[in-house]
Amino acid sequence: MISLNYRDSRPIYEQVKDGLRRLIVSGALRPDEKLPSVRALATQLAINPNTIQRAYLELESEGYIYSVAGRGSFVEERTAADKARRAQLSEQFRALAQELTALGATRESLIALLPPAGDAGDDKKEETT
Amino acid sequence: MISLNYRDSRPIYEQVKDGLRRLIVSGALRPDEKLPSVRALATQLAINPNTIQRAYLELESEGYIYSVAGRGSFVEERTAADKARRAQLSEQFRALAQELTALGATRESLIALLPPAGDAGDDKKEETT
DNA sequence: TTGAGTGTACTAAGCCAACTAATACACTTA
DNA sequence: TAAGTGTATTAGTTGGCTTAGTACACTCAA
Repeated sequence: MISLNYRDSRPIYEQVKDGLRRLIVSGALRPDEKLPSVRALATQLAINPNTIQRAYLELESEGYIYSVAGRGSFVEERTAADKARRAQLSEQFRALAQELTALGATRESLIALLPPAGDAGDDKKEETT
Repeated sequence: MISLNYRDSRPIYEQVKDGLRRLIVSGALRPDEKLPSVRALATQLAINPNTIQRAYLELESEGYIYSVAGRGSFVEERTAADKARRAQLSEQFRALAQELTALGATRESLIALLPPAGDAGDDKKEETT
């Protein structure tokens, strides 16, 4: 389900977060689907349950999952998380574009770096940020 | 010349780096202009010379300044540094655009986030990355 | 030539935040 | 009730940052 890379300098809980987020965004994990329990995933990855808990906590605060004490953790409906993350990434995107422009990059050269038009994510209808 | 913010969680050497880089990119420091010596700047900011040295070392490795033993450190011609940084930022830009697209952002919505066309940086003729 | 000022290199130590671990508690459900 | 779950608290470890001290080689003006 998720693989850890101990050579990676990034903390384990972030690798877990990214792995789960990827599975969620890609649709491999469906909304309301049950995630592995904190202890189960910890055992599988041979790390401490608290590390998993931290990943789950942050994913919850970012709107990707929701947790119920005694029951488990589940995938959140995507709309909320997507909107929040898109807003965050859009701001980064804007700042990056501004700096590149200040460094002399042309508008056309930036547009050339954008992904081709045809291949949107999966489903969902488009909305402008 | 540079101000430190101890509330900022970023390390001091990075604040020094960013401050100098800003002065260089903005043109406040001209190419071949002499930077304050490691010891002088350390005294002025009331920090250890090694911290300044680290900032200078990294700025040099990134192409913003060059140092000559016995003489001092000087502002590098901008072209080299700009190209290196543009390459680095362009990759970030590309990855960011890709993730935003996966989240459902349209190509048009990303283009709308780019700075308006008219106002390039300062001088220098345009080159495509 | 000499001395002051410069960059550079190295080692050691302290500090602190981030990370991980261990344990205990509270909740849900069969 | 018992097993499985999320949650909270505390403690230990680690690595990055910073400082300190020392030393060396170079440049340049007096």
